[in-house]
Amino acid sequence: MDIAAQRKRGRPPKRIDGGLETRQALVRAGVIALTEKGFAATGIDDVLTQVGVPKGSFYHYFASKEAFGAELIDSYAAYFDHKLDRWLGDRRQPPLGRLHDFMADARRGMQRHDYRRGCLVGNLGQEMAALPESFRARLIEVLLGWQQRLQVCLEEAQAAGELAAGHDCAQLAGFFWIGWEGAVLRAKLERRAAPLDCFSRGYLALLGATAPEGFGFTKEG
Amino acid sequence: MDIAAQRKRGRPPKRIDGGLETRQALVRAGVIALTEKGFAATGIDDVLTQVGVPKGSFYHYFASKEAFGAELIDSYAAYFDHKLDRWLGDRRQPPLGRLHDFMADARRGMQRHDYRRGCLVGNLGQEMAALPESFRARLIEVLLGWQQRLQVCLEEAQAAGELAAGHDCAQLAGFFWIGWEGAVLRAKLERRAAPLDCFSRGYLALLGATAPEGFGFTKEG
DNA sequence: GGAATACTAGACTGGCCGGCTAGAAAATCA
DNA sequence: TGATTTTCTAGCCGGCCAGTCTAGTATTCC
Repeated sequence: MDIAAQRKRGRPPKRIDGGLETRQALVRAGVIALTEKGFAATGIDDVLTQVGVPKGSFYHYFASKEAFGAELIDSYAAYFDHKLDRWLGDRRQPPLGRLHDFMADARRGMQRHDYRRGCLVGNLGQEMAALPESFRARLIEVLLGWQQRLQVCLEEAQAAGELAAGHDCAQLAGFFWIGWEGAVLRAKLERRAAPLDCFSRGYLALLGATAPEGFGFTKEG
Repeated sequence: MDIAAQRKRGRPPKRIDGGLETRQALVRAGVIALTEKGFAATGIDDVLTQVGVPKGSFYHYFASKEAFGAELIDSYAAYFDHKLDRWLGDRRQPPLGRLHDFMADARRGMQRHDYRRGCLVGNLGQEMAALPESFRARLIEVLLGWQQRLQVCLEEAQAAGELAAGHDCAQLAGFFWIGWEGAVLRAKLERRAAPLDCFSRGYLALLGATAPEGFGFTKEG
């Protein structure tokens, strides 16, 4: 890496950003690595060579791999929360259309990375047995936040008459993330979008949405 | 381990089973380890000490960790195929009742192991990025087999009038395993049955099943 | 009975990975 | 300007892990 070659020993020239750049680069590379390979399979050296930073620097910025991991979860959570707020909170769209758009966007995202990147939270959730126990609560909390956001969106759908009033939005929102994580996992395994599409269709059918684009779970017609 | 204490050096007395016992014990322990921790996090030594077998024996029976892993997948697949055949093929029950019973059984299974064991296929699927590429096709194949079995069951449900004729059983079967893997993952993460229940209810609601035990996704009443 | 076979015993190796520490240069201050 | 502090880096260390190797012993085959 070019950056590594130019890097000199000793304190580097002061940067305008106050040296946050290196740290941020590590976090960014770490998040990518975790979405691809999970925590255990991601070596610190992987991240380091990716960014072009030597090991000593890493332990200047982070106390341990565990602390690093915790920060990666937070960073990903913040990123994803923002993403959800943008999609699901877009008042210019009807509520169910927002959900549909979010799924389509996520689909594009996975496709763009050749289905190599999944969901950081899903990956770490599966790994929990071999992970610092402190991660568990945080991961659950993050998922709950997403669930909450979707619940609000579904309630707005009810208010707009897009969703039958009888439905339990909390349950439906919970159901979505359970299944969506499964769909992302499967899409990564199969390296194709079909699982995402299958789950999207099925979920909208469960909501009883009138299929705008051939959605719905009945044979054509 | 007692077995280890009794184990003597040298060629052991011929066993009726032709020496399959040690090998089987390794496979059994391996499968358990993979359902709990996945492939990467499972050390060969873990399995070895668990069973009380020295390393030399392991490499007598298996060419490599990869070969061992491949066999674990097959073993788990065979076990699970059998399980599905028993539940979903039980002609004494109505088709949708069988599916319900299968889910209830799986739920009991997870509970029995304190939600520490998940699905071997799901675990390895998530890990694929760091796994021998040869595993991928096999994992997909296994899931397809499960899907096939459920599809047949759903078609029988249609024939029995339990399921609306318009539903696409192949799609619905695919949807189930996508979401079910997600539910198992989430149950393992949260160490409780709620995600399994949530998905079960939702899926049966999607089928349009008349809720026999309070299932369905609408607020009570 | 001697040779081949089947399996076990467990030390050893080489590589990788998380973590650590001495040290070097910029920044700050007297 | 020179001492001191702060900030960051180079590269080593110890532990773990897959896989190897040699030795050893009971059984079977010839």
